[in-house]
Amino acid sequence: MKGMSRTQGDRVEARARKSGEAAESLRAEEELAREAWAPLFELIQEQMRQFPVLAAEFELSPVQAHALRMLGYEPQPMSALAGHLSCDASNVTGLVDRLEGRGLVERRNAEHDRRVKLLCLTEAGQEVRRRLMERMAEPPAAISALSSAELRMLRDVMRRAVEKLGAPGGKPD
Amino acid sequence: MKGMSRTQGDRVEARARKSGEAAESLRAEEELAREAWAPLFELIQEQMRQFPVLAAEFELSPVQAHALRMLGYEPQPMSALAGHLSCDASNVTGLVDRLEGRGLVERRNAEHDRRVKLLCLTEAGQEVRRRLMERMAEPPAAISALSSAELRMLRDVMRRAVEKLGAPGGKPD
DNA sequence: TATTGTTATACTCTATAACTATA
DNA sequence: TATAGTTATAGAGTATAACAATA
Repeated sequence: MKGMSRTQGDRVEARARKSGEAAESLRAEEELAREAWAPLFELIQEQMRQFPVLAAEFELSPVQAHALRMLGYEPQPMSALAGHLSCDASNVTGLVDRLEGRGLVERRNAEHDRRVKLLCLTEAGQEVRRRLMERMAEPPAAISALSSAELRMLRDVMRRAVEKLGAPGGKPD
Repeated sequence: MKGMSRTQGDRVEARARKSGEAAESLRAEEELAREAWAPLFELIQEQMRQFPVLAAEFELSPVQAHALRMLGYEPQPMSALAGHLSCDASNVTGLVDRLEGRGLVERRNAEHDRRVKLLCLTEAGQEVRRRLMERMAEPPAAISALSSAELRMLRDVMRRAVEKLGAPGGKPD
């Protein structure tokens, strides 16, 4: 079912360009994107599986780890954190309660709007976050086993990819 | 507390004694791997954030989607699914209860060991899984916006990377 | 005795809806 | 009236421990 070698896709594309068949070339490129995405997705699935374990190294749930990561910049309202986590604002109350209970986060009143509470990391929170980020920056074995040339290509291509990711809907807040 | 990074230091030092250039080259390659990993990790975080939305398109929780994906091959015991999901076996009972309640999965008794229950997808389950897998195969905008040359490089490098991922601890079951 | 799956319990994450205090 | 955050409630995911049936 899937044994077809796809290096021949290159030839198809070249032929399509020459004969001006844009539609065929487009399909070939879509197929190419799928082929590139497939192994990437496998790695992502593996990382999704491992992330709870990584967070647990710091006695954090996956969501707590994600939240800590997002709170590393300037103080932000609860609602902003809810946006980052793609969850309802009501959940952030309990989440922040627990982080605050552990002394990692503080609620501060915003002076421009007394409804708003700004979330800041405590010193302890900053320290945990620093170690967490350092740990997350460690590449998995699958990546670090690549050659220097492969790593350079991967880095350059992925940097271009995530540039495009930041562009369309992305307000960094 | 004082001997914390001793083993690592010893390795670096030993290499440095052999050849200072080799140690420096090693650090450079580690740094390169980190640089390649960083944008990859950003994409992974974004996909982790989006996965619940994708699963919800099929009225599945993230874990249910993951389980359905894992049950696409031959019938397997509950314990195997627990392994795939990296969770305790006790959780699989409720998870399978819900999937079975929706008619997507069946429990079957294994004849070789009457303690074991084998999980199989129903026809409805196979259909949902097929559509789910098709949806997951769609590359995100950040990837499909890359050029053909970039896609080819990405595909080839990532294929080599996940080959190495399958090798070390990987029993596919 | 050891293992497979279940049940009981507790905690976290998540959504919806109703509420408060501001604006 | 609308918005930011809270509370109440319900369902799902997760771990631990105790248990039944089977090996």
